[in-house]
Amino acid sequence: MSTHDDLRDIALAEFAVAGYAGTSLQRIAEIAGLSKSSVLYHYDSKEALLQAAIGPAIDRMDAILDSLGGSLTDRDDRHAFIVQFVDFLLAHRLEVHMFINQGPGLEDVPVIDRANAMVVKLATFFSSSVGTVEDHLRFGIALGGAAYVLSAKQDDALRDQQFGEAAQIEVRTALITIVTELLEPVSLRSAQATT
Amino acid sequence: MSTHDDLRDIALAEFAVAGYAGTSLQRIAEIAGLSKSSVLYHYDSKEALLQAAIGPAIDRMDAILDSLGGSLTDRDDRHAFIVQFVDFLLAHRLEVHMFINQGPGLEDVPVIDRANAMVVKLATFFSSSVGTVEDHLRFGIALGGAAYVLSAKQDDALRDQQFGEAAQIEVRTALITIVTELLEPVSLRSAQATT
DNA sequence: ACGGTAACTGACCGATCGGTCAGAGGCTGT
DNA sequence: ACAGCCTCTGACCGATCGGTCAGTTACCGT
Repeated sequence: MSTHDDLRDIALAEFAVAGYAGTSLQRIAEIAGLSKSSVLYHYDSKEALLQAAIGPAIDRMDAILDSLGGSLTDRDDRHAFIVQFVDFLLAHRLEVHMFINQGPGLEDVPVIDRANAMVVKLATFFSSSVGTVEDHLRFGIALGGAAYVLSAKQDDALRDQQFGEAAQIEVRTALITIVTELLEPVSLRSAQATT
Repeated sequence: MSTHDDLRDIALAEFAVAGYAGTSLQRIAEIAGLSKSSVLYHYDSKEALLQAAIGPAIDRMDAILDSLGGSLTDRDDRHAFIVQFVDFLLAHRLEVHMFINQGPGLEDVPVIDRANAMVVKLATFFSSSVGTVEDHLRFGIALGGAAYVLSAKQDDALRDQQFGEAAQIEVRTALITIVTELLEPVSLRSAQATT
């Protein structure tokens, strides 16, 4: 992999764990084995590094949302979208974790505005106008919860590299189950026993 | 409220939205209408401010966990605990959001170590030794998702102050429903239709 | 062999960081 | 009136921040 891409990956990992403000160019340079000047040779600024780190993820989510027509009332369409959504989360867990948790507070950064707009757009697919409070909460928990648990499992995942592939499939399957359960609208939900 | 408490509340709000590293003492001082020196008069250091901000929440969660015996196999015990858990989240959403998302990356800070230890302790109550991957994910999503959605709804909550009390009850009820659904162990779950 | 370019570096800049310190102002009990 | 304490402040400190710039390598096609 090129130095350029290395820096982007390192920056993304550090931004996700230590925060954008909490990550210095010096630290990124040290991890990459370069000087701070070299980092600024490959990217014009720290903000450009942020854009390179999370931009592709936003592009992909935008593409997924654009490929969809209106709202997801059909059950099969919904399931297909949830699969796409989970795969997106698995592929871009660090990016999602980043702009979910640091989106507010990083205003005036163009790429962050795009990310926030994308989240809003995403939310409308699930809880369009008629959404109840509970439906709003369900969507938020699915999004924020999945982003959290996938970035928190990062350490475990690296440690359990030997199980890599099998474990990844298991996580994916479980995630689809849980997210489907969470996002299933009340109208499609079977009657529950009162507690 | 005293200046001392004001500073703690301001710091907590800023830490939660901008991150610990991203919040300067200067900014806290400006919001409080004081000088930076005054902030350091009330608290010995920035770290002391962090401890004052999230310490009480950790104490409360520790107390809740200590009041429980072993694992939560009984259904009623489980429900009672979930209610306590949700009320804890509602009362301390900013603190939880903080050490959920900034816990890693803020190592070597004593109060953060306590917070991380508490989260681990909390996790054992739900997915003790035999926990499947899906159960681990369910717990993580419930915790991280609830923390996210409650801190994200902060703006809305302030804007909808007129509905304050009624909306709060609705959120609490919905949260209990969702968290219960998420944390219900497989053994107690009714059969699901295969998708 | 030589010119150009991509990759990289150390020195340096102003700004801001967390933190120290001596002291000013006000309020209290004696 | 005085002493003591609580609150607060500006000046200052070394360190680090993001970023600029001139210059050094190494490799390339000609």
